[in-house]
Amino acid sequence: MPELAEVAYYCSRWNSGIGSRVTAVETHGQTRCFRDVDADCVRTDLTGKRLIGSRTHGKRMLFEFSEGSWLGVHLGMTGRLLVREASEALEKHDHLALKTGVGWLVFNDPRQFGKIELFESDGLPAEWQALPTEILSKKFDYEYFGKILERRSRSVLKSLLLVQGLFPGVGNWMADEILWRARIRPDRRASLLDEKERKALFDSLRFVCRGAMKYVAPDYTDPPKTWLFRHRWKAGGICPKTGTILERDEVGGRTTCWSSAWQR
DNA sequence: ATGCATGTTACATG
DNA sequence: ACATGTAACATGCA
Repeated sequence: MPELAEVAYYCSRWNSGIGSRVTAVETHGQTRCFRDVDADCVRTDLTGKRLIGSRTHGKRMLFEFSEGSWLGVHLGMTGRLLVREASEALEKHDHLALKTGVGWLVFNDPRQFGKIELFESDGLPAEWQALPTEILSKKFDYEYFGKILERRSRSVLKSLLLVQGLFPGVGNWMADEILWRARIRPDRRASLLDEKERKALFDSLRFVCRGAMKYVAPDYTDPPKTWLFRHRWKAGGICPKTGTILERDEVGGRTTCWSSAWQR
């Protein structure tokens, strides 16, 4: 599930806990989600701290606590954040739960590809100061985008869009959506785009990121039927532009959906 | 039962 | 340094 806007949505699920003190921490410490940090450290460190705020960057989330503690969360493939009533029992895949005045702030992840991190730092942790330029930031302009295409000219576009160090937050459905809107086939190489196509891809990239944030981030509303999103999930879907059956195949190792009459 | 999944990383190979 | 392919991770769903 979680790409750029879904991550922003899940991050906001814990907003009600901002300002609250963590009175207890429960962990399933033996799970893979704690591969980079000891669960006991997380429990010890966060107990008694106050949640101050949160932010996202691409697919990452960061929660700031009092006294210089920062909790990093990556949702992997099936992770989510939610709040449970204080009286509610925790469930099987609730790997981390922070007890606060508004209930349990829960990180749940059946497949455990997600990850918990802990930083102790006076200001923003160093790891978070070194993250790539965000797509919707002012710095991510057409010139910056062009340099990426030049540097990675031999890349297949679908794969390139999934590189988090270049396009933070873009995941499988967004990459398909971006290429579809730009009318470019997913298996094309960056170097073979003409000027018009490069511009179309840049515009589409920003449009899809903005649209995702507009529709999905506030309350998980699906994008409109005019988007590929609503048609791409299983075989037999219809292209909203052409009315013909969408193609589905593997490109760069990921399931990819495109419209052969629409994209060139 | 079989195949597939909105993610990332390590490793081998070119 | 880049690119590609594969396996691995662990579980639920159709």
